[in-house]
Amino acid sequence: MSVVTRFPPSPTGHLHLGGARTAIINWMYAKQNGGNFIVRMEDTDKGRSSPEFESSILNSLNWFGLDFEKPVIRQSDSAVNHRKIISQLLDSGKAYRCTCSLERLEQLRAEQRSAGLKPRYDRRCRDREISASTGTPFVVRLKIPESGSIKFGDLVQGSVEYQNAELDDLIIARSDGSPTYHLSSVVDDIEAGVSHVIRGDDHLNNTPRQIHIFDALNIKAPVYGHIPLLHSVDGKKLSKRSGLGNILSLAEEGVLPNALLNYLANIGWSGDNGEVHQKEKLFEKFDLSSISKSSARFDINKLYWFNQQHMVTSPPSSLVKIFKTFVEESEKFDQSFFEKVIALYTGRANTIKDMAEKSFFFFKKPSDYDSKARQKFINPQALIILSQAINRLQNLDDWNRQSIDGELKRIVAENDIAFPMLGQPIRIALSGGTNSPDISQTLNILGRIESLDRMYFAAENLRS
RNA sequence: GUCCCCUUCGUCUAGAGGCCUAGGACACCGCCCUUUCACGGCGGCAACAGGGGUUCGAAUCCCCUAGGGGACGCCA
Repeated sequence: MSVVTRFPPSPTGHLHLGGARTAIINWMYAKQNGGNFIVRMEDTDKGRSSPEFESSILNSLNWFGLDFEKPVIRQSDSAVNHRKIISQLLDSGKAYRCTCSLERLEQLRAEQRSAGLKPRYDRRCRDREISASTGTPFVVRLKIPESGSIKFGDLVQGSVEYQNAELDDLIIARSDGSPTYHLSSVVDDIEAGVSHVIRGDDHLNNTPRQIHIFDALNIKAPVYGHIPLLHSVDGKKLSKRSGLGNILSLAEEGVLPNALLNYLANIGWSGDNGEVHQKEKLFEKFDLSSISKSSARFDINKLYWFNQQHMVTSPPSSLVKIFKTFVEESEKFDQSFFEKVIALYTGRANTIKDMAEKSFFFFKKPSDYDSKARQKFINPQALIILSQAINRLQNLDDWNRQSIDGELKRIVAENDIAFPMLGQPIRIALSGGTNSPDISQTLNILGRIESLDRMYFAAENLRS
C-alpha cells in the first residue's frame, strides 16, 4: 500500500505554528515512506473561508519548502460526490432523515447537561422512516451501533477504544443538503487514497465517528496518528493572540524555514537528542511513534537557538536575500559586502532581523554616540591617540586585516597603553558604541575611506 | 457535568523494575578564552504532582486524589 498523507486546513485563518507542525509531520511521514503528501482546502464553510487565507497558507507551506501534490484539492469541488455518498448511505439504510428542530436539540442538550449526562442526540427519528418529501426540513444522520465499541491502533496514542454508547448519531448532511465535515473529510480521504491520517489530538474524539462512516461505506479506514497540540508559553492552546497566529510573521523576523522546521520536529520528540539538522536529514531520523503523548509549550528561546545554529551553518551567500530586506537602500552595497558582514554576525544574532540591527553601522554612519561609551573611553588622551591612528592608517600600504591589526598593535605598543584605550575609541567612531566584531576586521570590511571618514568625523565631534 | 488523553529541572525531553547519586538540550548563573559584543570550552543551579499499594528493590507496575489539556455544533 502506498503512503498518502494529507494536510487539510480550512482557509479561515493563517497557518499557525500548530498547523505548521502537523503539516510538517505529515510531510515527513510521506517522505520517509516514499509516499505522497497532499493539501486539501476544507472550504465548505463559505462564510468564513477566504481566498486570502488560502494563499497565505499555501505561501507558508512553500516558505517551508514542503512539496505537496498539485493541484491543491478544494473540498468544495467535490460537493456532488459528497451528496451522492449521502444518498447512497440513506438508500442502504445506514443513515436516516431527522426532522428534529434546532430548538429541540438545544433543549435536549440543556436537559442532559443539567442531569449530569453527556449531551447527545436521543435518536428520536432513527426509526421513523421519514421520506424526502416530508415538507419539513431534515438533516441526515448516520446510524451508529448502540452497543459495542470501536477499537483502533494509533501511531502516537497506541491502542484506542471508544464505546459506541458514548457516541451519538452524527449529522452527515445539513438541512440544506450540504455535507458536514465528518462526511466530506472521510469521502475526500477515500477519493485521494489517503493511507495515514496524522492530525492534532483534538480530533481523537472524532476518529470513532469517522471510522463508523468508513464502516458504513464498507471501506477500510486509514491508519491514524494523533499528535498532541502545541501550547503557547502560558500553557494555553495556541491562538492568534499569542502572536504566533501566522508563521509568516516569524519569517518576517528573519527566522529561517529550516530552523523552524527543525525546532517544530524536535518538540515532543528527542529521539535525535535535539541535534541540529537540515530538512533532508530531518525526515530520515524523525520517528512518529516516539513522539510524546503530552502537549508541549512553544519556547521562542529554543527556536532562536536553532535559528542561530542554522544561520551559522548556512553559507552567508544564502542569507543575503533575506538580510537585504532589513537594510535601507540595500542596492548601494554589493553582494560580497553583504556576505562579509553576514559572516561576521551569524554567531552573534538570533534572527536575520537581529543580525541586521546589530550590524546596522556597516550600512549607515552612526548618527550619534553612546553616552556611556563616551564617558568611559573618550578623553583628551584618547582623542590624541585616535588622531594618531587616523594618520597611521591613512598611510598604511595594504588595507587588510593583518596589516591593520599589526599597525594598531604597534600604536598601542609605542604609546604603552592597553589595547582598549585605542580599540574602543575606534569602535565608537565606527559604530557609535562599544559593541562590534573584531576591530581590525570591522575596519577592513568597512574599507579605508569609510573608516577614516568616520574616525575623522568622530575626532572632531567627540571633543566637547 | 460526561467521556478521552496527559503529568520527570523554568521549558523541550532521556528513562520501558536494579545501569538513577535521575542523563541531555534551551534558558539562567559562574569561570576560561578574549580588545568590546558574541561564538566556543568547562562548571553550576534545577525535576520524578501528592498519597497509598505490589516488590528484596519503583521515575518505571496497580489504585486513589489533585492539576492540566481535549472533545461533547446543521464549525472544521
